[in-house]
Amino acid sequence: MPTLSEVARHAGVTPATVSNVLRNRGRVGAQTRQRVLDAVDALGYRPHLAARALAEGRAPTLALMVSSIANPFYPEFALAVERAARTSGHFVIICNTNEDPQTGRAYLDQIAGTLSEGVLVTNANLDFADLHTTEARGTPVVLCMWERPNEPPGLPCVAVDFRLAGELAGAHLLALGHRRIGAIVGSKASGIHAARYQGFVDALHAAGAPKSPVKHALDTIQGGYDATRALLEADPKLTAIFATNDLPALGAMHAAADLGLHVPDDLSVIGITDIQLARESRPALTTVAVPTVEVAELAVSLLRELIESSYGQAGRGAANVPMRISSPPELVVRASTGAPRPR
Amino acid sequence: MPTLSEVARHAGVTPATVSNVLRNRGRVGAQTRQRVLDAVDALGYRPHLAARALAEGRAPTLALMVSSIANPFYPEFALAVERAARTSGHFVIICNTNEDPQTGRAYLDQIAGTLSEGVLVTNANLDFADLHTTEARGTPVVLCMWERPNEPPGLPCVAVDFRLAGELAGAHLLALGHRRIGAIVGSKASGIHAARYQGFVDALHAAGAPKSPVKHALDTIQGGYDATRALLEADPKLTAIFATNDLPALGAMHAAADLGLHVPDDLSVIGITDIQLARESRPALTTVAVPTVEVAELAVSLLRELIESSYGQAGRGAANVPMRISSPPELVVRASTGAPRPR
DNA sequence: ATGAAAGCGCTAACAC
DNA sequence: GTGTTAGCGCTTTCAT
Repeated sequence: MPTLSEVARHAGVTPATVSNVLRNRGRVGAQTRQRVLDAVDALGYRPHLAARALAEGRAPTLALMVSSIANPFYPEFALAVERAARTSGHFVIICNTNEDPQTGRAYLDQIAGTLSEGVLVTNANLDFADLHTTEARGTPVVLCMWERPNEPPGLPCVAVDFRLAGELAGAHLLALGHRRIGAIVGSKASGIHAARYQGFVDALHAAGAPKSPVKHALDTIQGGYDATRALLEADPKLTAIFATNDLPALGAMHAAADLGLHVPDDLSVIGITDIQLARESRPALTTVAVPTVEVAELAVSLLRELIESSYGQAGRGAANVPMRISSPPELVVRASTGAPRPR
Repeated sequence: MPTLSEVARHAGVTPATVSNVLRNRGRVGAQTRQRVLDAVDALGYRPHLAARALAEGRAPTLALMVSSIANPFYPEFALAVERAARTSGHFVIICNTNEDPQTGRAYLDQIAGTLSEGVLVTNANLDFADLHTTEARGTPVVLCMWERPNEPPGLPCVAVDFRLAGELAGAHLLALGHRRIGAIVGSKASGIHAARYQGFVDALHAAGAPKSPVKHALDTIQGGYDATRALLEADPKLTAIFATNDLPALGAMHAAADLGLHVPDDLSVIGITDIQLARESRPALTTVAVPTVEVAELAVSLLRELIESSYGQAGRGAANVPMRISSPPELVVRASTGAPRPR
């Protein structure tokens, strides 16, 4: 690979001039500029990004921490992040933690601040302490999907009102006439989906509806499948399933199919997020859509701001950690919910 | 972030010694080593990967070119690639071309050889000329999923016998007694799926079965959905659908559902690849499994070899471009195929 | 066993 | 307008 100096030599100028031409910096004569440009493509020159990163003291990449790229939400989100990042000339390194905090730490230690100049965190099961450490080392961190706008996490974040999402889902089911609703929470008891479940409970409460049976499950299709079967075994009269995420909701539909129950006539199912599969399942899944693209854009732009302001470098007021709030989630009615049919 | 020299100063040695300790290189006294190690974690030192890359002349990352991370096969594959790459200490940068050769070129130009020391290419709709260019610049390129082991592509690759996959699928359908089979090819006429289709045709031919109607479609659920409806409209007596990929096959099942056809009784459906969704769909999809993880591992190890041997740097014999062949695809019978039921 | 010095490819003051 | 110079943080001969 040809280097900057080779281009310079070829064009009969100094490296500085070439650099100036390439980055449209200092003033360069039109003539010289052309000679440089010619040399560049005569030699097929490409700037060495690592060298540039070193010299500039900043890397052209952002790290995106995800718990598992195999969960179809993350690729969708990653795509949105990538698009947003490219507008500021950033590449994205996707770091798969596999739900393992240690792997997460390893990535943070190695990539943050050296290969990437900022870190985007989804619900990747990371240690907050580790995140604070990388922040303290000078690499800004943004939480992409904070679930409780009212309880700031102490790190810069984009918050989505997931409690509202749960409430909308519950209200929809109630409005259709459901009273016996099984709930599937796709995380551990006090986990990341607690706010969504809370919203659902709030809706029931507001309507004076009876408490629902709840089952905690893995945030996967299989998890939702198992939970649904358990729920239905315990109470065969359930007419609807609320899941805190689309994947378990899809699993609920599969369970219904295997049990010979028709969705939505025998069992209504609703999820949260609106991943692409929700649109593509049969029947298509009713869900509460989260503005994924907007969240990604907010997260990237917040991160960029923090990078520019070298947030954290200087002692920032621990008090005012920035938080962006996305537009509210919205109910998307499809084919998996309907009025209950007594059985 | 503390630097190497700071650690050195802190430990009362020179940068060279610290470097030696960190990389287990030259001989260092046990005592000194300990002092250095102490300094390292007293200061929370992390090596600057970009600086290291520059000094070493090699980057610790591999680029993975994919056409769309939104297609669920790629995240699965990416995960496998990442696992394999980590074993050699490489990070993976996922580059989304969005099916656009220009975007692909942009990524190659920028990342290859500067941020990453090798390129892995899936069916990303890239210009072969561009790939040869980056190869010529000294960055090894490996095609991860070449579909025709008998026709080497002129670039290092991992080949999968996709013709066989198509044949297995066709044979399975024929063995069940199907004769009127619609085929969906998830690419353009002479595109990447041609070998799969050829295998299917071979199977029909070998069995003396009549020719099948074919429809070319987008390699998506929707594409398969539309194609199936068109196919069934043209010939309502079709008893089975063969799709060259799982996604369109899934779409075929949805189309059947919407048409009130029961799968597999009224319509059998088979795909190729065995993505996770195939297992998780209802009914579960019969498919021909491609050894994804093995392919990823082969591709990464081949790429590593090329990197080590600085393949391409020196004029290599254009004749012997390396090719690895994966183990053959295998039929996985699930619930979406069965004997035809006359309608 | 440790240190001194040069250099990876690029950028950024500043001087001419 | 263009060149000079110094360095980004690290690795790596080569001395000592």
